[in-house]
Amino acid sequence: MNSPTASLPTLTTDIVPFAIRGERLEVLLARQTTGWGLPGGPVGVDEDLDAAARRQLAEQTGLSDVYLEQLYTFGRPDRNPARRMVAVAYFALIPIASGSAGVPAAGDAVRWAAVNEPPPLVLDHGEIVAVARRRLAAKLLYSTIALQLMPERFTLSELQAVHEIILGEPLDKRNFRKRVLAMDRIEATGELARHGGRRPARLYRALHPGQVELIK
Amino acid sequence: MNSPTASLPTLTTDIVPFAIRGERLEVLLARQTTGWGLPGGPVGVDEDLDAAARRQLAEQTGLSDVYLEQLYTFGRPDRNPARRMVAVAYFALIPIASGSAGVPAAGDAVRWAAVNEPPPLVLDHGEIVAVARRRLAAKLLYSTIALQLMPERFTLSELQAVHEIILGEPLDKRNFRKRVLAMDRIEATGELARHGGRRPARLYRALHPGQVELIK
DNA sequence: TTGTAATAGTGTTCAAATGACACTAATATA
DNA sequence: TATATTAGTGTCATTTGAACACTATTACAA
Repeated sequence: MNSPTASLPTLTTDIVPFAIRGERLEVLLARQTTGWGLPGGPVGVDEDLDAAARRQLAEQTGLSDVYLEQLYTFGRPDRNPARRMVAVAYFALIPIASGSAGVPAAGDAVRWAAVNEPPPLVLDHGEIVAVARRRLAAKLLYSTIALQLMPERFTLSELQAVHEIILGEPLDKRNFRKRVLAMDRIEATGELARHGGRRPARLYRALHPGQVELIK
Repeated sequence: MNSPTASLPTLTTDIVPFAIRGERLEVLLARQTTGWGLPGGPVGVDEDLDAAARRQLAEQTGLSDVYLEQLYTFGRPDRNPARRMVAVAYFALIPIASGSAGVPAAGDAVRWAAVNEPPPLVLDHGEIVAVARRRLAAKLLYSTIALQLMPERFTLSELQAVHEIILGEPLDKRNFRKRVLAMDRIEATGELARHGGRRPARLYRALHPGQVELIK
């Protein structure tokens, strides 16, 4: 085994914070000296990677207690021309209208951007967002990950809309309902959602809120 | 964004080199000062991560030109009590009886170990092997990754045995053949394998040897 | 009060994919 | 020439997935 080299790459985390806003999948960006990019930054010498991602997301966006999953580690030497940086990328899922604001009032240090028409991002952050988006879409098909984007109580129509937005295609209402109910991972609360619409919809909640489970 | 801290974690790669040997899935281990562990070591300051993994695998085991895939990045601060190390883990797939030896004659610096009855490994390398094994088994079901473990020409019975060993369960011969042929990723060469057995088997080869393709 | 607009909710039918299952073929060796 | 061993093949039943249209409940407007 080699002995460690004297000089080391800088290790960072970058977080792709996803949320459904309006009818779109959006990412929360953080202002950086050279433009807009993903929240993130250097990992402390004795800091756990997951903890570093959580800390940076909280510090830079105010978001905490969200679902976080390691995505991939990006380490091309030329990904940052200024200095060698290796980034352990994560994605975060933020529930719709989570808690009070859903979006922290971090002034003009952060902004949301649609994933479909992304602004130019610093370094390779555009690529990281693209990889995260593919992973999210793939996991929709065989896990309960979409529930991490939902509020505590939600209707089946809302859940279907989330799937449709991420997959980018319409889904059949009856087949969708059959499928998610057969999973047996959500239950009706008995309450009805009477938002301005017409017929009120039943509200559901996740049976195992924190967990993402694989299906079948 | 934070400014980089003065002190940095050491960044390494660890590689899980898988091969089918005999009737078992095995891992190639490298001798280290404190015991047996995975091949790997520090990433050079300007070295690409994939390149570092390839280099270390070659240096420590003699293996080159193998399939390599990034697995996960392990960064718990206590994973190495001696010093903070973050490891970008990869797994490698080594074809059965590849080229001349299949196993490099790196003296007693390396050894094979069965994945099912693994010896104690240094640090968290046992956990890394377990994660790699799960990923490999999962990918068998929806990709052509098993072909990376096969020699250039192989019989369908051999390919089926590889699947059975990794999945740990017997497969139906007719259904298996139907499935892999329907994938349309291998072709019969027209040759026959007449190894000591009885009836000779047709030899197949991969249509796109280097590539791992997702199925369906 | 009645009508209308809007979203919620519900089953069946057909096609495709999957999974179970048993015998014949070709060779080496005794 | 008989036997042992592995290679190779097809069908049927079940399950799964995809297509498809109408009724129910409410808010609001006429």
